[in-house]
Amino acid sequence: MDMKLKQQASAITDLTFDLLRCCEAKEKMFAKDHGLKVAEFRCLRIVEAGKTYSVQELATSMHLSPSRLTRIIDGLFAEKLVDRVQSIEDRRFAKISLTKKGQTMVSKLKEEYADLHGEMLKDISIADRDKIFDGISLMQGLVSTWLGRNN
Amino acid sequence: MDMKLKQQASAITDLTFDLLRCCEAKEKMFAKDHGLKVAEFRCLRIVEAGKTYSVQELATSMHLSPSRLTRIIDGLFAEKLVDRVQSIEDRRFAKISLTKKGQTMVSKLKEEYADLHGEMLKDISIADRDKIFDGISLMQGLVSTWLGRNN
DNA sequence: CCAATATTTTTGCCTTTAGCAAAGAATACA
DNA sequence: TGTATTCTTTGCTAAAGGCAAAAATATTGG
Repeated sequence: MDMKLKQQASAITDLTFDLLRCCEAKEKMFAKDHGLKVAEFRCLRIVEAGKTYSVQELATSMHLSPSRLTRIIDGLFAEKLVDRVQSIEDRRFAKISLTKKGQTMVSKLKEEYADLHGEMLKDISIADRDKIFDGISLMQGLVSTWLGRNN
Repeated sequence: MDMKLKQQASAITDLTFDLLRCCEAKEKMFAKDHGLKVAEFRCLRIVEAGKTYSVQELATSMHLSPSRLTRIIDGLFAEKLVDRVQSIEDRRFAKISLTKKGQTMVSKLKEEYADLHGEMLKDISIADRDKIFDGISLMQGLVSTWLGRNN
């Protein structure tokens, strides 16, 4: 067997595992600091101003079940961060979109979450930042397509 | 302000966010396939055969509270995967270690989890795998020290 | 058109994950 | 000895998440 692959895979396995734990802690801190539940932060982070989404779309892109999403949206709706209207073309569908308040919140979140990462990245070279980008980009692609194949 | 940093930070923010979701889904699948709860898998993955750990040590390295760890260990203990004995030197401490059954399980888990990543990595070049390693390694270091500073 | 089928979301219920605060148990220290 | 400190556990609660059935709507074959 390919020894080199085995060894690289093992090293990458360990690293991503550690990175995952750290990033989860980071997300949790950030959400808490902004008065949001982690699930709410994660949801808000993927909805763009002006667009509308079905429950299913959100569930798929968050890798969660539709029923879970219903509950997350309930929370955001209660805080008046998103609107939820029945689609006119097909009334089975919900159309979820950001309210004005939600848009303000989301742009603040995005800004500050990027700043947080800027803070982490500010002391390393531009080249190293590119290395991070390239590495994570490659990895993200691989995991994503792997998930697609293995449901 | 440093425009380049801002832009790089923003791109890396988005990527790590996506990577996180995918890796969580991956961990969940893997744990389920092996009859483990995600928390149990995560815990088993960091204990090494022959070593002993206090509850606190495990809690710290998993970024969880001691009370949470007590429960996770309860589960592993019930399945006879770990032993839990009172330390003789200082009887406040627990000494947690893998049973024979646990050792077998852990080495199987590590092997198969690395294989899963091998599967993902097998079709890209050695150089690209190194890029992934380097990028994630850098990122992991940054997030880890950032967490250390910001509690 | 109608009955059967399929799709989308919600609801009820349950499990898993997680932390906090108090209690228990042991040690350290004044 | 008594007081404070440290480590773990327990009780309680909240958050996260899925499954299966129900509700609402659309589609389709006869």
